[in-house]
Amino acid sequence: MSRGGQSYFITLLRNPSRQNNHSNTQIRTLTLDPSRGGSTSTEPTKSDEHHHHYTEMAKTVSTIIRERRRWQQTLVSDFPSFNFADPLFLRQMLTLHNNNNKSNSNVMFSLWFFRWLCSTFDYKPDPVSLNLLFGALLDAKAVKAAKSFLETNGFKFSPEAALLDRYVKCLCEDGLLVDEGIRVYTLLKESGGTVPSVATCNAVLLGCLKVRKLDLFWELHKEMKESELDLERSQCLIQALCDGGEVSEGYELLKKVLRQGLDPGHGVYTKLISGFCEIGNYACMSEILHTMIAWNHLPSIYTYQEIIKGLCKNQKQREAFCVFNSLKERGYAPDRVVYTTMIHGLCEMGWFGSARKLWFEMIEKGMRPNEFTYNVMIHAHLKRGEVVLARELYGEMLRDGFGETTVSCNTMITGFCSYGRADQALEVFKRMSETGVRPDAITYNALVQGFCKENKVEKGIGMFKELKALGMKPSDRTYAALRKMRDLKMSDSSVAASLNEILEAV
DNA sequence: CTCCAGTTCT
Repeated sequence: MSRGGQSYFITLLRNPSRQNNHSNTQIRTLTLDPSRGGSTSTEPTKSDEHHHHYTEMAKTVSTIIRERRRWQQTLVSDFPSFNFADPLFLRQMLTLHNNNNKSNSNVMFSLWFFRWLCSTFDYKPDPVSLNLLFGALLDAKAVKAAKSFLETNGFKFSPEAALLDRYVKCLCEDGLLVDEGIRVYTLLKESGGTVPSVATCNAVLLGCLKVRKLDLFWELHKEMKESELDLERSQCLIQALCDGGEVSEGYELLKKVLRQGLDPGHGVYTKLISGFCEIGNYACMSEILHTMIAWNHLPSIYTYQEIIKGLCKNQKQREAFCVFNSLKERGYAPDRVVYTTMIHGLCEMGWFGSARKLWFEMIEKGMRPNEFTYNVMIHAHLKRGEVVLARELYGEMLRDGFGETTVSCNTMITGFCSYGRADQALEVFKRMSETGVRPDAITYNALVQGFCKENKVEKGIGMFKELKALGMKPSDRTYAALRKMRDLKMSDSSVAASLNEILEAV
């Protein structure tokens, strides 16, 4: 961990040309931790005055950057003799912005200032400044900026090991940058020398779960052997076990953690409850519900949402509806997601009246249906053969500001196809390419089946070819529909031949 | 403190 820090001392001492007349101060106050930066001098010296001057100047510069649109010109014209390129001054800027880091916009001022230095002056950033700025970006959780900073400065700059460790952690926590986090983690590990911190390891593991790479999770976990099971690690492990369908193993781990007097937190209980509910083990579900209450975690609306979802999945919509209703009686306020889940469950069960009642109830309570809710209702209308009502609701959804999506188009297309209106479905399909909504395998499979059902073989074959050309997978039902077509069209030899060609290529 | 979840079909 200390390798990086030491090497900067060495670099600095070896390259006197890099240093200016403040070299004494620079080495004396050399610290890579920005929170401690800048104020380590103890004896009052001449450089302290300098220091004070820089503090004031940094404030002024920040204000100018914040308030002036053409701040670069302002700085040059207002302070023609000031040496902005002094590394100590940049460090002062960073210290200032770190002290009042209410948002990451402050550290962005430093970054802009830094970029301006690089492009305007013959400024060669020193490793200390680069590390400080990189660390400040991480502090401000500006991971994206940190990433591009590293990429643009990567050739002159290899961050200190502790910073890279934090960088990996931040990347993995971002959600969109998990893959990059795992990549850098692997690089670090392979380069040897540094042992990632426990917190970073846990962030990497959580990242694997976020991007649903369970195999990688277990592979990496095998290498991270810690003697003790810390709380975060147990949270990761239980979640991984649940995600992999090993809910009971997850429960065993929970019990073990609880015996050690540790409480893994609300989310872990909910995850296990959700898992048990999904496999229909309601005894364990309610056991955990009691356990979490005993540990002072009141089940949240999200906990109940998972229970309702699990019950509906297992065709226990009645029980789900009971849970839903008792929730309301007990003073919980189901949110839009819970309403959507429940409406969906009721529609699946054929209780359309109750579903409709909930639809209006949620609107009455001030929750606007969103694309999910609309889609559930539109789908239900189509299943009941109420094509006109479905179209009306579809229009209402669009007027409400929810644009068409692959899912909403698929709902309409599958609906039209199942009622012998494949040509109407095709209109929706054509509109998709105009509006840039991407069709997927569900879209094409529905259309092929729809055309086959109406004996429109050519159109069906055309859709099938398009599906294959896009590298998508035809479903079993699609093949069945095509086979049925072939058997019907035996007399028409050319059509039968082209169908045979398709079916034999499997 | 904030984030997360729910929809098409197999």
